[in-house]
Amino acid sequence: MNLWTDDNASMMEAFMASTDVQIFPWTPAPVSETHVPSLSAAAAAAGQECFSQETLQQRLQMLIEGARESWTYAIFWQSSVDVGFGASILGWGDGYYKGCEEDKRRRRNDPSSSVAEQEHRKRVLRELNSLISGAGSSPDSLVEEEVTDTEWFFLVSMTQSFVNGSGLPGQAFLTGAPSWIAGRDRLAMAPCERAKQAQIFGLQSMVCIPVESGVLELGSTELIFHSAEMMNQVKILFNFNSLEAPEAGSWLPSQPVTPAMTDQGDTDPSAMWISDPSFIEVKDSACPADAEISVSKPQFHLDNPSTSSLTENHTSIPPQQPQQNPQQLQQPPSFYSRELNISDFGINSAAPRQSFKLESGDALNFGESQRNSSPAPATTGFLSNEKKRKKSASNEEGMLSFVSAGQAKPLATTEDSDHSDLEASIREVESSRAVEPEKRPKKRGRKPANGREEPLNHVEAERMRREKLNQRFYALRAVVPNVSKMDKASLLADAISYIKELRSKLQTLENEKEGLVSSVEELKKERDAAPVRIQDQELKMASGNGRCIGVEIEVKILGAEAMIRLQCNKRNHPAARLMAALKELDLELYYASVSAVKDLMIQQATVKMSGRGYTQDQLSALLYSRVADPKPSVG
Amino acid sequence: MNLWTDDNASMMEAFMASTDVQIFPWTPAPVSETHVPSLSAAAAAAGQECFSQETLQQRLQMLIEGARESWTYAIFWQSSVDVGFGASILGWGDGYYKGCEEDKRRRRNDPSSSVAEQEHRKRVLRELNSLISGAGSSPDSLVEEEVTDTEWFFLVSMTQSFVNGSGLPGQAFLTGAPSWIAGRDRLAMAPCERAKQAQIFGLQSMVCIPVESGVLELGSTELIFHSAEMMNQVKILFNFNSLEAPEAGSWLPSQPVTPAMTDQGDTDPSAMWISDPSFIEVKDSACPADAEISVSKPQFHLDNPSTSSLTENHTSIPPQQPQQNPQQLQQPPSFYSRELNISDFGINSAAPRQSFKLESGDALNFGESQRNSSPAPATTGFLSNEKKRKKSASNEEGMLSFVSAGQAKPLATTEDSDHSDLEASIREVESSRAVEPEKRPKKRGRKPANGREEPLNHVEAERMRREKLNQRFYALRAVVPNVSKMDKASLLADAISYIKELRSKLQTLENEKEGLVSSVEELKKERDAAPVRIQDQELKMASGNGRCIGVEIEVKILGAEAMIRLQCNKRNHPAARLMAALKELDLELYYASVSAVKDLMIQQATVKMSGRGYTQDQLSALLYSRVADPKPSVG
DNA sequence: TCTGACACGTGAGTC
DNA sequence: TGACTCACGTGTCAG
Repeated sequence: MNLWTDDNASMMEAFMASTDVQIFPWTPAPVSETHVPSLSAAAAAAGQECFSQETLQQRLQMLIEGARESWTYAIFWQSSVDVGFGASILGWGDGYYKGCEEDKRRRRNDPSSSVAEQEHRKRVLRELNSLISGAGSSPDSLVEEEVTDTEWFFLVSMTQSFVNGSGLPGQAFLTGAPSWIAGRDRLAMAPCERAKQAQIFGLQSMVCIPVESGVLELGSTELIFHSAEMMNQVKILFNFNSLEAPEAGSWLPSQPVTPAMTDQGDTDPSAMWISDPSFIEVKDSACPADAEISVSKPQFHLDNPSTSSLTENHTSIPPQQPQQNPQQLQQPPSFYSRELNISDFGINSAAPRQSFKLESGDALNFGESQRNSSPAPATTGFLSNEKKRKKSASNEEGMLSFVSAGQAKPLATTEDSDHSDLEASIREVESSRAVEPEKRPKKRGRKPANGREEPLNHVEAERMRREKLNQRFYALRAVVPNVSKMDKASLLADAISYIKELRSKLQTLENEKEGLVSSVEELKKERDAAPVRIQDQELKMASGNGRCIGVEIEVKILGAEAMIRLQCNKRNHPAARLMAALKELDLELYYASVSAVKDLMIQQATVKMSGRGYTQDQLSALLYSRVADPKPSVG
Repeated sequence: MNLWTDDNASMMEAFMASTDVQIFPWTPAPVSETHVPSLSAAAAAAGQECFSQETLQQRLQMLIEGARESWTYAIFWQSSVDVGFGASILGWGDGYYKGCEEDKRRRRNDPSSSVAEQEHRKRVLRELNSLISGAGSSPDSLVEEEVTDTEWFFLVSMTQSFVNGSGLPGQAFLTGAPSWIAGRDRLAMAPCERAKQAQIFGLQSMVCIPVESGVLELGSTELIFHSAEMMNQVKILFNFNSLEAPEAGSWLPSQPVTPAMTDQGDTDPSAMWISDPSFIEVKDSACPADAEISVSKPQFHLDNPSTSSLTENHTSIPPQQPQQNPQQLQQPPSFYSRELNISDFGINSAAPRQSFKLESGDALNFGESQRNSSPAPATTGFLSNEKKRKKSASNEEGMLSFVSAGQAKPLATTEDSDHSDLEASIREVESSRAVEPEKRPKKRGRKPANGREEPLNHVEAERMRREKLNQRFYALRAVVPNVSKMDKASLLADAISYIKELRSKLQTLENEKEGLVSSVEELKKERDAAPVRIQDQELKMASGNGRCIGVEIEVKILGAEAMIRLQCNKRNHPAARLMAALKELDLELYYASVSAVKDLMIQQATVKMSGRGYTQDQLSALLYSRVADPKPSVG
């Protein structure tokens, strides 16, 4: 896995080389002896900087607005806990949103979220903050101390995703190969839980593009095929030195270990995702049946043992047997307390290892305070928590979940022991093909105390359906501004009124546009053959005006006829103006003569007032206002 | 209730006077001995015509589009089964839509919708058709024979609403007083089930305006206060003779019995709804507790005894005790087979009664064929059908329901007998205050075989919530075009993409508008100081053109100077055109003379080509294209 | 204590 | 047949 030999990859290298860094799965109760990986510290030590929140937001905005395609969300996975998000966030924004709400509700009266636990969290978050903001915690640090479970999960799972390579973003980061998956089927087939989830929740396209400072993930509910233009855009926007020195070719590690991956980002989208062989190997060995199951029963994915394998495989694999990972699920204590040593990643690295210390001084420890405060061991929180099972599972995947995250509710419910059995049977089913043969006498686990066994799938499917629907709700919530209440019905109502508002705005704009177009056309016509009407109020207006220097008008009216003499500078075609004025005033021309001598022009005309009669002053004023040079020569 | 003394009301009078007309509640299985009221027949006999479907649609469109306010739906309750609907329908359109879908589903494999029943329906509908289209059924009649349950319900409940005065539309029709209810609380407090439902389903405003030919009902999710302008608009748009003879004052019955109502349509919106005292009396006597309950427990409304009272009260009340109407709920057979005699309405009428015969010859009978074909009596279809209870109830109200209509599914499920008990207990609870003392030994009915009794209300409330949510879904479906699939998730997805589409369109339009605005400004500037460029292609274009009769141009070029002679008709100020052309072509004028003799005008000019040089032909062509009369005098 | 909101499991219907 | 949608009753949580 020697992928990071050039400078661009040194940050990750450094990170992987740091033995301080350990992986920890997301669990309701923090586990012991796990450390927050100090990516930004590593990055800083390697001479890299991270994008600031604003920079990220700005660039994501630029990217999405500039894209011809319509992306549903954009996330930049930066190699720190600093996370930016773009203009239109669906996946994360909603899960985040929803999760936060759920967190708030839960934490308000969940006895298990004890004071000690919260204290512990605060401490960890302070550390995170100090990591994010460099040395020492700045007052305006990104991560609030009163962080919700969702944020907590997010902070943790993010870094995890990079480290263990689960999900496309992490894998893209590890391999340096961009992946572009277009089409629901492809998403479903992708060897990536995240992609499968994306498919389940209605996305059709998912893209992960590694750049030097992180991974850009784009998702869309529409079918968007590979676009070199977009890749280029990303390349330009998400390199640090791109604005200073927009170096075209430096955005991918120059010598990836697996050459097959190097150009796949620019080839056929169908072949876009090719996993690192070694990675796949580990994955497959962990759960060889995964792929088949996932095709026939996609709803199993969320609970799939492969999930757990993702958190474990890349760590101290040699001393354990990777093939028996699912067994680990049956032995939660060891699973959760395992320390996952990232340094194994760097084994094949040709780059020199570097080790880092956290700026805050010491590694972050979960658990010491937690062990005391938590009413039950973390393991119980996992397997006995039937109702939140799926969501916990998705969290365990160690990646940013499409479903609402942060469903912690750790150890509250120990009732419904029969349901626990049910639960166990489900797990049995899921892991039956890989291991645990002694617990599989029946074909599909025992019945749910009711009757037949088919409701098992039914329940699962229904869960999925609900989740999907909720996801859509969150998506809707994301696109509708000013959602007054959290309530679904109100959301719908707001969406409806928003649509109506948009439509009426559109209508208004269209009308305006129409008016403008017609006025433009009129103006153009007018410009071609400038006919202007005479307004009566102009009469009064014009008669009050003072005279310009250099323009002399003399009008003599004799009955219905008038003699006009005009003397002015010959610039700007005063003859045309006089004639236009005569036309405008509907004065029929009998005779006219124009003579230019040097700069002076003298015009003389005899006209008949066929329409209406003017007084001499009126006619003079009207002519003056029309003839007077709009840009007087002297002033 | 003598409200209909003038010609405008004669139609209703006639209808009410017709003893043939009977009220029938909407039930899953058609009931016996009920007749379809022939409103259009009565109207035709009284010399009135009904709006045609297209007319209605067109006028509703005009009304809604012309309104400054944003109405969520518009329904015109016409005094026939002919129904029009407007631009933006929420309440009915969706219920209709949904109902049709449900109907289709149900009828496809519901054994209870037997062939005989369908045959019977077809017969009834043929009769309806013949009533609608006057005498004899026209081939393009409005009501399809393959009518769905929803349409069926609609046809029936509509007329019913007018007759029994339930709901604002019917009451408005009966009393002739418009009602304008703005505000959720007011809707909830209104003595009208329909308004309450409207409130529950998120509407904030509801308006019923009687006009001579029916009642216009408007509803909005927004808060819209009384607008005299709108009332006027309705007044103008929905009178038959309004287009021929827009008589301002003739749209309301001239002598309503209760003078208090006459002007309430134009006064304070808060006092807009004042019921006919006699009507209220009947209502109150039927369910005196209704109002109180409705405030504290709005979810009771749907099952409320008042519901049934609405279908019954105005009929042959004297022989029965109105106060015991809820008992009727316990005696469904009598409830359903009761014949409600509309003629009682006309008792106090000062106008001469008229009686009509249906053009189709005989009254429409429900039930004869039905009794045989239906596997169970109609009464069973009501009380034993627990699951659809609420919807049936809302249908019983005899008004256009806000909830999805047409939930027929008559007698299919007789399982879940314990649930029937539960159901009965619910009914007990609901009617406990009024009657049925022998069935009330316990405080709140017996437990639902589970444990406590509180889930009773809970169930009800949950039902309401679901219904509300669904209503929003339907509303959303109504505003989102091209909803691909019926499925909720897809609907949400479509809505989301629609919103995005709208937004992008808006953005595009805004950009375009901006561009147009700037171009307009530029053009205006250009017009003011008209420096026009000469287009090269115009040169070629113009040089190839033929000459108009009556225009002669002679150009002689001598070095940088040119002599121009132009001879043409003097109409339309050719001098102005020539001078403008000289200006446009940037030819500096040395000398010019214009002389008009009779219709001919001769112009002579000497110019200097300061900018660029033209050949004689070129200059001639350019001048010609500019000078030639846009409307040539001869041709 | 009671009242909305939500998710869940479940039965049932549809394609 | 199975995949999928839906509505319902219920438990639970928040205010």
